[in-house]
Amino acid sequence: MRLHVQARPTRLNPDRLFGQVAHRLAVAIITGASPAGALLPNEDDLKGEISVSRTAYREAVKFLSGKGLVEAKPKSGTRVAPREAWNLLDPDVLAWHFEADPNEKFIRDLFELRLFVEPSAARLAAQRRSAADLQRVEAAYRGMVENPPYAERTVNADLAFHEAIFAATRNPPLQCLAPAVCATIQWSLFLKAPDDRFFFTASLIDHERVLEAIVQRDGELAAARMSGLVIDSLNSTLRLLAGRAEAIASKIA
Amino acid sequence: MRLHVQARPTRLNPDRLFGQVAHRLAVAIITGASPAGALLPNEDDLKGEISVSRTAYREAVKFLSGKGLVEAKPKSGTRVAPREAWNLLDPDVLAWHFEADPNEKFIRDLFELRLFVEPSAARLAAQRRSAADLQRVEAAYRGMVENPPYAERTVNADLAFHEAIFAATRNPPLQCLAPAVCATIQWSLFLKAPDDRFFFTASLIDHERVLEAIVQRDGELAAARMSGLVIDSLNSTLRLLAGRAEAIASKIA
DNA sequence: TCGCGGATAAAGTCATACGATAGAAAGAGG
DNA sequence: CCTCTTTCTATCGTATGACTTTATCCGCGA
Repeated sequence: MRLHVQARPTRLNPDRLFGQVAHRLAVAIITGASPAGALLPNEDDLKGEISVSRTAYREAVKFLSGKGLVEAKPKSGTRVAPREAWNLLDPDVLAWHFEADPNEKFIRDLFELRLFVEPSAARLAAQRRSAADLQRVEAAYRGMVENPPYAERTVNADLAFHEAIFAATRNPPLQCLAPAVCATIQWSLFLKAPDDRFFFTASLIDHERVLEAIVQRDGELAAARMSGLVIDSLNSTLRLLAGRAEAIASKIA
Repeated sequence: MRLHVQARPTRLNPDRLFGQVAHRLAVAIITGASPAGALLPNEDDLKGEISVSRTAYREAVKFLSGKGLVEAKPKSGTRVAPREAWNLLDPDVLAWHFEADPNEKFIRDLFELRLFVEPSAARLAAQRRSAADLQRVEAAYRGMVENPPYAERTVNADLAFHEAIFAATRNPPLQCLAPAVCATIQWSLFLKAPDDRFFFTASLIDHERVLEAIVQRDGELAAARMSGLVIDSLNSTLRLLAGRAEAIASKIA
C-alpha cells in the first residue's frame, strides 16, 4: 500500500539520479523488501537491475550508510544493516517510512517519544520565547483555524505550529527532534483525515490552549496542556489504528 | 585544542580514504573553520588542497550531506549548510564535536535534552525490562564499580549503563537518543576527570539507586532517581565549565 | 584437526570524458 | 550611464574502464 502523505523537505535531492537510487534502495529497506543482512545488488551487476552507473549507485550507498541503513565491506558485499543501526530519528529515514504501510508499533513508539519531549519543549518555549517566536506560533495557529480541516495548508500549519515551539526553545539539539514530532503528526492526521472532522475541532482547542499558555509565559501550564494535546492525539490515533486492524481482519474473514 | 576522548563507534570507516576526507571536512565545519555558506574546495582544485580523487571527495560530500552539514547545488558549488540544518543528534556529528573545543552552550543544551528524555527512559526500562535487560544494566554497573575512576573501562561501563537502560525501553526511536546521552556523559567525564574523584563516588551512588529502582520495577522511582543523577551530573559539570572559563579569563588577564 | 597462505570477488580509488546549467561577464540597446 | 539580453565559463552530475586493496574462502600441508 502506498500512502500519499506529502513529504517534508528532505536532504535528498530527487532531481538527481543518485537521489532517486538512494530513495529506491531506502524504501526497499524500510518496507522490509530487502531484509536485514540482504546483499544489495553487486556494483557490477546493477547494470541489469537498475541501469545506472557505478558512480551514482555508490554515492547513493554512501548517503544511506551515513544513516546506518546499509553497511559496505570489501569482498563481502554491501548489506542491509540491522534495524538497531538505523538512525530512526533522521528526517529522511522518517520520511521514507511514509512509503511503507503504517506500522502500529512504530507509530506508538514515536508518540511515546513525543510525549516525553514535547511537553518539555513547550515549557521551555513558554519561558524563553521572544516576540518573534510567539508571532510564528500564532501565525501557524491561525493557519490551522482559517483553512479547511485536513487540507494541505492546514496540515502544514499544524506542523509549523509544533516546529515553531521547538524553535522557541533555543535548544538546537532539541530542535532536531522536531522532524520526528512532525512525522508523528503526519501519521496521525493521515489516519484521521478519512474519518471525520470531530477530531480536528478537538485538536484545535488543544492547540489554542497551548498557545494561550505560551502567550502567558506559563511554562508549567504549557507543558501540561501540551501533554493533554499529545495524549488526545495519541488516543484518537490508537482508536483509528484499532479500527484499521479490524477492517483488515474482517476483510480476511 | 584537541580533546582525547575515545570516540564511540561511528558509521564512518576511518580506514577508507573517503572516510578520512569526510572526517576532515566535518571537523572543519563543526569547529567553524569553514563557516556556514563557505564554499568547499572545488572538486577539481582539491588536487592541490588534499590529494584525493574526485570520486572519494564526492562520496565524502554525499556522506556529509546526508547529515545536513553541507549542501551541494549543481553548478553553484558545495557549501557549508547553516547550523540549523545539521542533524546534531546524529552519532557521527556528535562524535565530531569532540574534536572541537567544548562549547558550553552546546553541552548545556545536551544536558537539557538528557534531562527531558532519560528519566522517562528509566521509567519505561523499569516497567518493561526483561531479565536479560536487567543483567546488562547490572553488568555495566559492576564495570563502573570494579574499575578505577575515569579509566577507559570505567567510562565505557558508564556509557553501557545508560545504553542498557535505553535498550530496555523497547522503543527503537527512543533508543536513537542513546548516542546523544552518551556524548553528554563523555563531555561531562572528560571535564571531571582531571579534577578529582569525589564526583565519581557520588555518581556511583546515583547509578546504584537507579539500578535498584529498575530491579524493583518501580517506574516512578527510577524516573525520579534518574532525574537526580542527571541533575547531579549537570551541576558538577557546570561548576567545572565555570572553572574553565575562569582559568581562561585569568590567562588572558 | 588445525593453521597457514594463496586465489578470488567485491568494494575502494583513480583518471578521464562529456553533459547540463547556474551565474557571471560581456555586449547591445535605450 | 543604466538595463536588459546574450554568451560563456565554471562547476556539479553522470558514465566508463582500469587498477588497488581487502577480507573471505578453500585447499594444502603439518
